[in-house]
Amino acid sequence: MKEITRRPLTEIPKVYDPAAEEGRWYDFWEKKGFFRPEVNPEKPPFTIVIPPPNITGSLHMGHALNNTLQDILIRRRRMQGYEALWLPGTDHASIATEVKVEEWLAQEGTSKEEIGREAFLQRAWEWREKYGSTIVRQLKKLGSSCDWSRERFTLDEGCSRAVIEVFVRLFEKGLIYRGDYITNWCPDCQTVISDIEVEHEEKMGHLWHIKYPLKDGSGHVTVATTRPESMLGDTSVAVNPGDDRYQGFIGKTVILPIVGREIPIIADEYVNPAFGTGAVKVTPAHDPNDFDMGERHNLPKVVVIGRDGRMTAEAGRYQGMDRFECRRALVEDLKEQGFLLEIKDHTHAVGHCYRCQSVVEPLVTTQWFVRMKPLAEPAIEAVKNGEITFVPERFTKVYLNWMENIRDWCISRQLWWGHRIPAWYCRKCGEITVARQAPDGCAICGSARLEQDPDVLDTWFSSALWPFSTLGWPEETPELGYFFPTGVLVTAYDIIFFWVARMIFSSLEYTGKRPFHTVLIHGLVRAADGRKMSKSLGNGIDPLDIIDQYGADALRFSLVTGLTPGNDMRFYMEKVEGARNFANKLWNAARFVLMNLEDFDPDTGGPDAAELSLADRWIISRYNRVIGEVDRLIDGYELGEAARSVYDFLWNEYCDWYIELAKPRLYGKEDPAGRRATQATLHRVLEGTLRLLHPFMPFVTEAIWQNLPHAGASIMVAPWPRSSEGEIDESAERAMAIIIEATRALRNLRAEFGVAPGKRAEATLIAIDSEAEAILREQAAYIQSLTTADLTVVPAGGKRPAQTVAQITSNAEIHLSLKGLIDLEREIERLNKDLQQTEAELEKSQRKLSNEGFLSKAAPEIVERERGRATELAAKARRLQERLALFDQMR
RNA sequence: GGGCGAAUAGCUCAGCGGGAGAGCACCUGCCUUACAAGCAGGGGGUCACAGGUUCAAAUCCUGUUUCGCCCACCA
Repeated sequence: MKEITRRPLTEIPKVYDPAAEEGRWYDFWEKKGFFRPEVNPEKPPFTIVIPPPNITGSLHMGHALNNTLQDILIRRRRMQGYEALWLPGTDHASIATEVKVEEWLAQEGTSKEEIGREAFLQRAWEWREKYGSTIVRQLKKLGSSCDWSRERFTLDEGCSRAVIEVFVRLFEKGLIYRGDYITNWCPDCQTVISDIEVEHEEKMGHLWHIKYPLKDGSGHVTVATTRPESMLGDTSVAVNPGDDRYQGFIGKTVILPIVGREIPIIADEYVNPAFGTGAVKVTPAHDPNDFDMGERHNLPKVVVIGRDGRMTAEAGRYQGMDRFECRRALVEDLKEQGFLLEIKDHTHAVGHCYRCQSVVEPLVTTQWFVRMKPLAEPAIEAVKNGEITFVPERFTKVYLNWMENIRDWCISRQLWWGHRIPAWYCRKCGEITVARQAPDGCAICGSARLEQDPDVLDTWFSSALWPFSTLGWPEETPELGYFFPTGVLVTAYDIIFFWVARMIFSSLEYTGKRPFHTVLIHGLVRAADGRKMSKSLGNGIDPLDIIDQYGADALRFSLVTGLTPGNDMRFYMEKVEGARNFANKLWNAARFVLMNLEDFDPDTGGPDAAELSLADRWIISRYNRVIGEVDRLIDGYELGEAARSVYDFLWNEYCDWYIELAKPRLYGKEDPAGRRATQATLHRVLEGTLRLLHPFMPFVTEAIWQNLPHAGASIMVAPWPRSSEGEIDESAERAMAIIIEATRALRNLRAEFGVAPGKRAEATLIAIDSEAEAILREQAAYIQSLTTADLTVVPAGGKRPAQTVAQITSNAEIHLSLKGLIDLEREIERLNKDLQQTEAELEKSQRKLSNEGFLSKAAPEIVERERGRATELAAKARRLQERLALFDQMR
């Protein structure tokens, strides 16, 4: 079906206006249903699941980059004939949202504690209704071709069902357990967080040396600590069993200063004799290592710091103090009472909450954990054996290193917004029931007094299931069967552990399949000065502002050009301007083509091959090469290079040369068949290049495409271009190289010798051989039109004109007539400079060719090329010398 | 303490075994009937440093320096 909706030329503005085009094309695509693939066994599927943005978020540059990359991949696959599903959705973002809702309540003068769990959740859902889709609307402005009819939410019914299913299965398999362990407690968020949610920051601190007197009065041991306040909870002092200094101390008792508690000196291999004093105070309730030592030696746990970060009753007179306040007070007291021996500067890593940046407090709490070792093994294997590939490859190591050293995952959170843990406790007998649905009674004692665990699951527990929970798992839906496993997962390197790793082991465990075959990792978008864009620095640039001002295409293009997978990039306005200019360039090239296509009907069949001009054949050849190039680059995920490749072709070849060369043929009246052949080529190459560019710049390409004669409803469902080997024309490319070189040489002479642009010049081209002569002669009209000159082509060895300045190219001498205006000295200088350069290069080349090793070991085609090059350079040098000799005589 | 990345033109970055590239900026000339968000021409680089491998190194190897990142329970 052919559909032509061409606009009159007068309605096409000279400057491309993205604001006028983008919105309506997006609506058009959406209405036509182009974003919605079907389960169609006749066609191959290609699936990408979006990294679900938080409902609390709004689109930032990181999202813009991430989604641009996904859109490029998905649009190309769709054009290639895949059933391309880009599955969108959002994440409930447990802590982040809970904080937002609490703020909201605070504004109303109330709190979550006051209104209670149920009311709080209702408010949270309200909040989500109100703000949760902000980011979705913004993604549409970017051009994201997501299937919105399948939009999911990590807390929706289906995803929740998957979460419960997984929890129950893991529990039944013994891979989920509950227990009291030392965990990372955030006193501000009032919840435990997992190990990877703790950010370590090297900080300058102190190492306090404190004297612990022996009970028997025979002396003391000195311990070193970075957190003196924790000593209030000490229940032992440990030394290394092999440490000679302390042999006599092991088994003795010391008296804890200030507190007065009697605690034993124990021996434990963990203690490093070389660090500090070689004696460690042991606080099992407030330090992970001490906790382990406590377990080994059966030490009591004395909790001195509470969940609010304040000292407990166990802290005696420090009770109620903030932990840092207590530190100051305690140090003072120790000093006063003579227990403080020394304070040394010491840098150490302090853990901070990734959400609120508070210093994390290690506390013993009751939590749920996932036993990781058994899950990690297949996840390691799948990456090692190449089932899942990271791009760039170096992230494989990062992933494996983490997986191989993985520790159990703390999944419970002391929050309300999220998936509530499906565990019920019997108030009567204490039995724990884990079930898909609330049980009627206790399985052991039959009591109906059951209480569900108040905690919710880590947000990442549900995102880990995203690639299959969104397709209906645990149900064996047709969608799951068809679209899963997915293809490429596109994400930034900072969530490899949080998300990618967890999707991999989850998918392997529950579906038995890999979640995706490729993980495309990109970097962070930084500010122009290289710093991270952040709210606190106030240096963030809103992608929507850029879209409003320059268009989504310009934003997308500037994010993708110059991008190397895995590397950070800088965002600066000059780049956006460049991309905007490119869109405009394209727009105007299209305007030119349209202006010259008014009497052209693409349906009357392609032009006869014989009617194609050199320029036609050349641009068709180049076009086919570029298709191959772009395919190769996209297949290798080098999207930045692919974009550059189209850019260069369109601007530097199609616009700069082909359009210019097409003009004489289009304007000429004497060759209607030739004119038609050029019209056809102009149209065909532009139309095809638009399709190549469409994944990168969807809007402008559609806007233009709809104005061109076209078949089909939209460029986004038009077929992806295919490279045709048969149309690659080496001889046309060689000939064009000669034309281009000659044209440049002549333009250069004109510019350098100040021949006014409008003025008709006279030029003589002396070919180096008969082949070059033929080409120059045939194409003389082109060169004339490109240089505003009258040309005479002279065969090799022909007579040189007098009174000219010249440039020697590899295939010709280009003479510009100056008739007595020549500055002899200046010309000699110019030629000499060229000769010097040529000779230097020639010498280099000859040195290579006289190298026995080069001749015998280098690839034959390399040697051949070098020979050709040397011959060319020698000829050029000889001609330059002749020319110089001539001027010398004239002097 | 381990690991990774970056270092190439004034700036931002490609290139990653065979002739140093792009965009922006800069200089010169042009409102040439697609585009001044443009056209034509031009200048500009011991590819961080030191060794090594190779016929051949910006590119591979080793080390060094500077910057950045990630991981790690020595108090």
